[in-house]
Amino acid sequence: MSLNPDPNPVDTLDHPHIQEYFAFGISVDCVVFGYDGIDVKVLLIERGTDPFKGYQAIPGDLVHPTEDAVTATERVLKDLTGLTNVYLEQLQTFAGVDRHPLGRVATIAYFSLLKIGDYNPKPSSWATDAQWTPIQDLGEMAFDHKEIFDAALERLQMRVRQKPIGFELLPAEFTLADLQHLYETLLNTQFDKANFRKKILAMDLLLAMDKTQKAVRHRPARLYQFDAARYEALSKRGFHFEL
Amino acid sequence: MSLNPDPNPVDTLDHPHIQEYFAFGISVDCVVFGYDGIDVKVLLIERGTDPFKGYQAIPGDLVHPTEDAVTATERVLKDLTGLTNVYLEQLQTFAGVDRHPLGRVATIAYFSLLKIGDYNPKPSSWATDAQWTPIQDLGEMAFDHKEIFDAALERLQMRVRQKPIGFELLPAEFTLADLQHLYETLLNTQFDKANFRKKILAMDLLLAMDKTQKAVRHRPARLYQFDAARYEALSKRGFHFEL
DNA sequence: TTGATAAGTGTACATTTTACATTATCCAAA
DNA sequence: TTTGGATAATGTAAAATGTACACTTATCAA
Repeated sequence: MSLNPDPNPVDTLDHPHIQEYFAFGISVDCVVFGYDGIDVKVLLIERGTDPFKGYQAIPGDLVHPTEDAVTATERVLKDLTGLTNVYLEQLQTFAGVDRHPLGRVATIAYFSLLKIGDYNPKPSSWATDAQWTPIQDLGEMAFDHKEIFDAALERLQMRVRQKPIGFELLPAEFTLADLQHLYETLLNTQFDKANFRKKILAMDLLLAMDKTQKAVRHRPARLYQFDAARYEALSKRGFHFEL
Repeated sequence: MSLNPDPNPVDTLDHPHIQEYFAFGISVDCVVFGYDGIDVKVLLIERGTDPFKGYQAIPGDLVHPTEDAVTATERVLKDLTGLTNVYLEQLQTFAGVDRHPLGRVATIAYFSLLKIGDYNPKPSSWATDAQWTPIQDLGEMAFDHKEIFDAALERLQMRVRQKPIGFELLPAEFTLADLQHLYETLLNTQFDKANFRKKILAMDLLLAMDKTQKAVRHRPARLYQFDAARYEALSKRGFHFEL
């Protein structure tokens, strides 16, 4: 026995109890990743009210009636960090019946990468509670947010191998050692220095600066920038980044 | 000026106009792929009513208040094909403000792979209109369904290289030439027969049957089965399928 | 018996990956 | 000015993998 005697309610919206089908809230949640040169971190809110008071939560909000999901996520990010042009990718939608104790809310999860130095908490909003948390030591998380986080991390680890998005987490100028350490931390592996460097440079995606590190007590490393325009051009010719 | 004076409506649901935030419908749409030995096909509905009467549409339905998204999708698939255990993967959620002319409906898109021989249209439902359509010659599609289809095909092409899900589209027993032709069709490429066969067999994912093709006018090829249990075991040891 | 057809195998060559050794450059301290 | 510590940066040989293509095998049908 189906709850749905109408053969095709989504098309015509003329089901006798159609209003019951339009009682959903839709939220967006955004897992924001950063990297400080040592750890991969995630930006989390400590909840100040029930339900889940004191638990860590992924920043998010209900989608407004007049905005689409990406717009809502960008709004959340702007309110949270002051930033507008950050890497954003839709992750997965979580629509379990009981995932929110106070109503039927489906959440469209995103993840975002930003340069941790650009982070600029907005003191006038709930973002004051936002904390960069190393991904190894998360506390208990509200709702199904642990599940969302796990999915985001897994997706990030996968994506970072096949698209040159690691650079979104680094300062504009970085050394090859910085880049290698980021990948090693993110993917929980070790790379041979010589081979890593050959592989990356062979892709021809980096712009060598005429600068080096300062204030190090050893031979200073050359600084590089990611050449986004070059990546665009190569992509059109069938190039695809790997590892 | 924000529509949202409450700092955190999704958490507490105590916004003064909260009911406006709970006026969404959520649907699921499922792009169903099949393969008949020649073409990759997709199962589409021809719409009998406005809006978009006469256009092709991806099968879907509104999510009921008491079911989650996967359950809704499995229900749609069951109604459509009679099948219950098919490969199903969440694709992406489309939540544009104006994507549905009759109301604010966000759709969670899935894609599904099934053995075309198992397809068994249910004559008592709207599935009677369902048609296997070769993916090269789609007609005009309703709503934003073309966009959804394109995303599904792209995802399928990507996924089929890194997970052994091509077998979901083949009969339980198949020849290596069948498998090669499937991949060539799906990915729009050509493989060297000898190398393809070496690569696949080296993965040790196929069970060689003591059977061969019948009724062919040349040397009959050996039949194989996909060994799902073996794949499980290998996966746990870090193996990962590629191409 | 033979030819057509596709199944299935072998191999040499090119390319990429891997492991590890070596050289280069800067700073700081002697 | 020299030397040692540290990491940057490069070189190379062996191993592994990918590629191209020729060759052999099995079945059917004429």
